Amino acid sequence: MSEHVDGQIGTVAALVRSTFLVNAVYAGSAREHGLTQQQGQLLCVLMAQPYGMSELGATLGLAKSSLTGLVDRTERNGLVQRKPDPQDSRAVRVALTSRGAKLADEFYTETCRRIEEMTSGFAPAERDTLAVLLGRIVTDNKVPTVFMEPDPVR
Amino acid sequence: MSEHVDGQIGTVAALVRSTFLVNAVYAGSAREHGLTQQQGQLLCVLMAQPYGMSELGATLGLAKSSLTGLVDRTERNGLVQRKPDPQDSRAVRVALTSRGAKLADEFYTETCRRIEEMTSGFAPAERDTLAVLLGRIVTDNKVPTVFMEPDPVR
DNA sequence: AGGCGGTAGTTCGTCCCACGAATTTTGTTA
DNA sequence: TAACAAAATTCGTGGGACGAACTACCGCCT
Repeated sequence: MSEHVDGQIGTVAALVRSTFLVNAVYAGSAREHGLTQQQGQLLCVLMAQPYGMSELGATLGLAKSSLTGLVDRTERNGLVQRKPDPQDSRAVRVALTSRGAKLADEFYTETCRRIEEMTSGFAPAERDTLAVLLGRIVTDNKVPTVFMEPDPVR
Repeated sequence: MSEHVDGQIGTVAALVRSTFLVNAVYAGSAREHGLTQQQGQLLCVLMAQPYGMSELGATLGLAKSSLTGLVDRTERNGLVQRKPDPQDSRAVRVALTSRGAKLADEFYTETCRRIEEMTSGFAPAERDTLAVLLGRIVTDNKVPTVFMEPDPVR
């Protein structure tokens, strides 16, 4: 709860407020692509590969029943598709349709652009420092990979 | 979109993923206090002072009609109260009830604790650096004050 | 084989959230 | 005072989240 006397914001407040900011940017970008935030997230996760419902639930932090609805709606919009799992006839593999893949790509790219723009006033070294510190928070606290790395090639 | 070769996460991904993390922590804390995330936010904003509906809408980034519902539900739970504005009989001032103030305090404190805990592996200087960088993002991008400073006394 | 416990997903009912359009009431101003 | 603007609410629609109950299937164990 420590707070310094000068005009500086505290760490906690900085985290919370930047969170709201990123959230708003993400939601705005989704909206402009005709997506809800959740649907946008779903598309981003599926960009990497198809997933089963349970895996998706774990990744997105949603209950099974919540996911059924989300996939239903996204499927109804033609962005995603349920396919039977050849190994296990109980299971389902959710994958992007071609329209979904295209939209996911556009959404992802544009969202990255906007978020990167938030640090437009930063020097490269500062951007790097920020990435390192936030990266530690993320790894220290075990966040599931909900947003792909910008350049997953390596 | 720049990505370095080593195991380091990119700035954009770091921002997005830490955002999800903070969000989850916030929502979890709210949940355990019997609140939704939105209601928790409302309480936190009102900790500082009562607000009119329009101001609240602007602060929280919500449409007027969305706010009516949120305040309705929170009022129904006895945490918040609409009082007529003495200056303007169209307007309404939303304020915490005593129960609401108590709960807001508990929620706020506990939430801060948990978020601070996310940086438990940080040296003080690192925590400070993080605060400065995120603080710049926040001020550069004009976020409304949606989460009070940890120590508003001064 | 046959049975049985666990797993994958869906359905259902409930509540919360967000929005726009239309409406009411009140203040303001020309 | 008549017109206009502002503060809220209402209403209808759709998305989102959850838990509990349910179906279908897998694998295993005897």
